[in-house]
Amino acid sequence: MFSKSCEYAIKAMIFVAQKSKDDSRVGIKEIAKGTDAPEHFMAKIMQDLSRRKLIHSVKGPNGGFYLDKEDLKNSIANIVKAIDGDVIYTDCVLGLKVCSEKNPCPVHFEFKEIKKNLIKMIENNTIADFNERLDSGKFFLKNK
Amino acid sequence: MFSKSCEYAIKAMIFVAQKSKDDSRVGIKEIAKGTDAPEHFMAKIMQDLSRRKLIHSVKGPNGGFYLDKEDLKNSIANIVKAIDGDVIYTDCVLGLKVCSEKNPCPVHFEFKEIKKNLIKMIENNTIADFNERLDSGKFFLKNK
DNA sequence: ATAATAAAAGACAAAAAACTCTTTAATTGT
DNA sequence: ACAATTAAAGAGTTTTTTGTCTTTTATTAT
Repeated sequence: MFSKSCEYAIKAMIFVAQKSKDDSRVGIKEIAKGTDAPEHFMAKIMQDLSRRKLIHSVKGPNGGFYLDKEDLKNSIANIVKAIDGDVIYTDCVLGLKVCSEKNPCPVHFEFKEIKKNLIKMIENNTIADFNERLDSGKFFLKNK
Repeated sequence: MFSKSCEYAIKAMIFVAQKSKDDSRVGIKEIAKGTDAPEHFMAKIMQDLSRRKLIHSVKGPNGGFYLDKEDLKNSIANIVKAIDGDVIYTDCVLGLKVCSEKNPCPVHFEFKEIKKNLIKMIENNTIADFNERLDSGKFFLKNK
């Protein structure tokens, strides 16, 4: 569904939201460990997220990544768009260049519905939503 | 959503359904052209589909690929499973090894719904369905 | 039987995605 | 000012996916 990078990005955003309450920052090592991602690869992804203003970072001692109030309001869709682009918004499921309402591929309308639901869902759910959810103790991010 | 191979596979199945009416067969060259796919790459995919009994083939002069009545009843899901495996059935959207009803990741239940719809759709739609649709002239497979 | 045809199979090449390592730049505390 | 810390940036490597080319095998028609 999403690229590995995108999976990591979503996990990282949620993880940082968890750990960066009251002005504390989270280092890349902690993020990588906490999300079972390769450290340097995750570092690249964090740079992307930072460049695209989805997350804040500060260098130097006690530096790291954190989310401010506005960052927390970002939807999953914003992360997906930042990392994977808008393929799920624009591309034909069969990879056809010519596929539209007027020139639909055979599966166009079926997938249109699916995509509509998917997009609605990722647009309506924010980092903050999933963050709260983890706080409840009934949801998990780790692998082992 | 699906791999390129899987996109090609679905297109090929629909294309062959179109062209193999009344016992005629379709050659790999025609399939590749008709679906804008690289010929030899498509050949590999056709071999996969053939090995997995989703399509019939005969070698030699006037040989090629065709779908019999049973083949036409295959769902899109069967093609997807044959080529991409059952990742959409089994894998966590965030790539977590541990993610289930009892140990859900934060996005588990949202994506569960999306996936349920997606799976229902690809299981309920057959090659024959999309084949008929192309016959109507209101749907298209080609790129240019 | 033989030649022509077409899929199957195998081996390879290119491109993209995933991942690693090293150096640089910014910030902080002393 | 200086050393320590930590993200940013750059330059790779590895693995997977996609795509190409060649050879083999099966079938058909002559």
